[in-house]
Amino acid sequence: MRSLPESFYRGRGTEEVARSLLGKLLVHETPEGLVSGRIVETEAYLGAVDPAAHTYRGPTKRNQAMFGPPGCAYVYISYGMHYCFNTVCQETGTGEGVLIRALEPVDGLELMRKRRGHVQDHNLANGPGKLCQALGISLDVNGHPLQTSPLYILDAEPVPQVVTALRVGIRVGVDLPLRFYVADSPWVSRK
DNA sequence: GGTGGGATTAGCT
DNA sequence: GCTAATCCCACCA
Repeated sequence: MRSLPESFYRGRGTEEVARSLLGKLLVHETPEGLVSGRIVETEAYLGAVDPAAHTYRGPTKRNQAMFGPPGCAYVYISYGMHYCFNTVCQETGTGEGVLIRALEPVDGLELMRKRRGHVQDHNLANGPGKLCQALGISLDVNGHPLQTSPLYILDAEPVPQVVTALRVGIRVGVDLPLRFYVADSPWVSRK
């Protein structure tokens, strides 16, 4: 398997990228060990035309990574205490991206359990804040290109069936069907 | 099984 | 000051 090239993230709609990311393997190599998970839930954020996107009102210090080149990470602090992980999409400067909402744990289960405080396995990475904690993702990988160590996304077979739904946890733009998840996956909590 | 409130930081009005 | 792309725990059923 190889990591997804920069071209995976542009040249087609961000919704299509979000859909295609389902089934891929997100890998983080940390000093404590390697952890990875299969992406089972994503959301697209469409920049200047999407009132729910951080980038809707233009660049700020926090969201500058989202205006960077495609195929890079955008990490931000949510509610003051959780990290959320996104992949930047489209050409540099467009401010579009995909939020990774849930993973199916694959490698490094013990390390994930240790980081997550020994919760039930289905709660290890079934939310955007949880998966960052499980994988050890923090602001130090903000802007990191997702083709190289320590953080990258490996290609994998597309999932057979994708469910399209409304986005979660936002106040504006709630009517846009920009959330995608793997049908019948036990690792997706919000259906 | 479901619900309500608190934690805690950055950005915006 | 208030709100936010959240999570967890206490509490009720």
